[in-house]
Amino acid sequence: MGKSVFHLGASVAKIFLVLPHQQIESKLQAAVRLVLPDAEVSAVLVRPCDPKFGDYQSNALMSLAKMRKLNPRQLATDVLAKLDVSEVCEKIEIAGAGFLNFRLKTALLAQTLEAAACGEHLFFGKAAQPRTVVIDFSSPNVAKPMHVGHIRSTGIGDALQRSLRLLGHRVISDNHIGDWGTQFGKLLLGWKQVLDRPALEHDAIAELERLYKIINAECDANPARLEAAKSELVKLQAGDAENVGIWKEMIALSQKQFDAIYGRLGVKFDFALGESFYNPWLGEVVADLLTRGIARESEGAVGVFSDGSLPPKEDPFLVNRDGEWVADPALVRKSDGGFNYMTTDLATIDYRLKTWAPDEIIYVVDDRQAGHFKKLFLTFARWKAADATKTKLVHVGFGKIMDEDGKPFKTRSGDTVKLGELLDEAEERAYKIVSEKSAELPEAERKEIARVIGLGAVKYADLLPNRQSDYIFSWDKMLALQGNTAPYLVYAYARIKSIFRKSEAESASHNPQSAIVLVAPEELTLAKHLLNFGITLEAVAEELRPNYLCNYLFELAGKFTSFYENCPVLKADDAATRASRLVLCDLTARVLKQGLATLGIETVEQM
RNA sequence: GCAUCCGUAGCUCAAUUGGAUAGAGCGUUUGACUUCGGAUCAAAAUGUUGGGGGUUCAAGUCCCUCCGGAUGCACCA
Repeated sequence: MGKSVFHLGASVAKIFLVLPHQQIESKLQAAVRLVLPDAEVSAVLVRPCDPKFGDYQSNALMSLAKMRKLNPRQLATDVLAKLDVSEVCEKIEIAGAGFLNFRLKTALLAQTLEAAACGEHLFFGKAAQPRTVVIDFSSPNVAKPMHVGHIRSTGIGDALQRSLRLLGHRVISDNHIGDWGTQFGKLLLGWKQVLDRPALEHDAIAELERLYKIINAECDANPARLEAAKSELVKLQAGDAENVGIWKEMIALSQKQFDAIYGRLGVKFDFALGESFYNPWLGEVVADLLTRGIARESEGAVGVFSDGSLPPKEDPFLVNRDGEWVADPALVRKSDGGFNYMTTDLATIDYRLKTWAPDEIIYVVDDRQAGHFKKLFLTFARWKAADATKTKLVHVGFGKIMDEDGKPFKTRSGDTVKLGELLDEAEERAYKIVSEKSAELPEAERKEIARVIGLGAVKYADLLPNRQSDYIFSWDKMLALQGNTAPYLVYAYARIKSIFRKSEAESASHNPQSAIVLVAPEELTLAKHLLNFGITLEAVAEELRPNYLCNYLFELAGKFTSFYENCPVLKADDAATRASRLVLCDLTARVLKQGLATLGIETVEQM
């Protein structure tokens, strides 16, 4: 768990080179095994810690001691007797109730940075045991504009797929597009009766949205219209040529919109298998569930009911009404014969398992659907018990976006904010700021900087808060140049780049082979923080929380700034110091760029 | 009604999931420009982690309870 190693290409004799904390960790685990042969050492980890205690600490011995009723400090002493990390660390301290504090040797720190400077690694390694992970995210609906609600799923999902890929996992990203369902009855009716062709050609999504709103309102008021819409849907589902043709055209028009937005956001999917893809299997799924007695008929519909294996409080198939626990089934077939999204989702899991045999499927979907996923996962486990043990199903939920009054984020007129328009506004606002601060740059360059900063600001603001909580959308905060924002981080990067421009102008370009000399406290602090990039990436991949990376990068920028203020680079006292500091600058820039890229955020060389 | 999630500095949020003295940014106050990008930096003040109880070497984190908020509860997804 959390272990990773570097692959050094053709080098056979020395296949693995581990980062200092990994060496400490593996030697510590070996020492624990010597003292407690039957101990489970996978939880024996070291973590970066408060510098007043050391560079890394382990608190694992305290819980081991507790389980065995040993004196934790005595256990620590015994383990230390078997532990030799003298190549990596200064003397290890036992502190507090039984913490182990490790302090890195400066020479080893410098060596690690030198290897990074020569391109051997960038402070992270490929996972020792790569996992196959399906990530399901974004999932927009056909015939509807993408809106703010899609930012979170798309941004978090993309950051997760990038993080997992960087660590060497096999990722299959799949956009489960909403291209099937009851809304198409209304859309088809609208298309046939009130379609405005020129409007469709001008702005297809807006026209489709208009159709839907008209028919939807009519259906609410008039049952006959609702029947008409339903019959269009039945015809579509029966394969009626005209309706299928219209449906396909609606999908194609929507796909153009999706492609445009994903292009701007730089988000790519390996697959976009929409709901309709699973249509052929839905009947079989329900039949199989019925045969196995997992689902049964009720009030004309077919649903999965509680099997009584969980206490009522924890059973998602039960709900308490007026003090009594009553059934709250997961419907897999409606009384009119149509299928529900539960059915599609079951077929989807089944398909993914058969096709990719993933270790894990991750759904990046709004927290409001937590109940649905609970039912889905439990139903699947009952349906395909053997498969379910091989694949972990995870719902990565997230909160809502609120406005500055704490209400759901809407336009002034109360409509949902369209994603395309939001991105336009981000770029416009960024352009205004860039033009104000850097009027001397040519317009095309200011536009490009504004694009990177504007989109980056929106993405970063979305990734920074802990994903489970709601967050408040604020243009001023996300676009601010001070504070934990994308513009600040990109600025930090650009500032480093300017040092290199200047250095080259002085025809004294930087040599990555230079020896690293770490003397000033700011140099040491920065160097140690660089080493923690990989630990952070692993934490992101493990906990599925990109905000860890945001905070790491912000701290990196802060530690760099403090170095920059206190340690002259180009004006260093001697050539060796100057060369060493240039390497530190270069490594910081590379980690910043790689880190931001992992969040799906671009950088600019100048701003 | 029941369930789930949440409540942390004036504001917006962290806290690597049970670790040491709860941290940032904004805002406020004060200071630093002939010095590598001032779109910057440094320093200061700010807390009964909603209240109460419990579990243990250790609780913002786990358990119970109360208060407050959000969300979800049969044929939409």
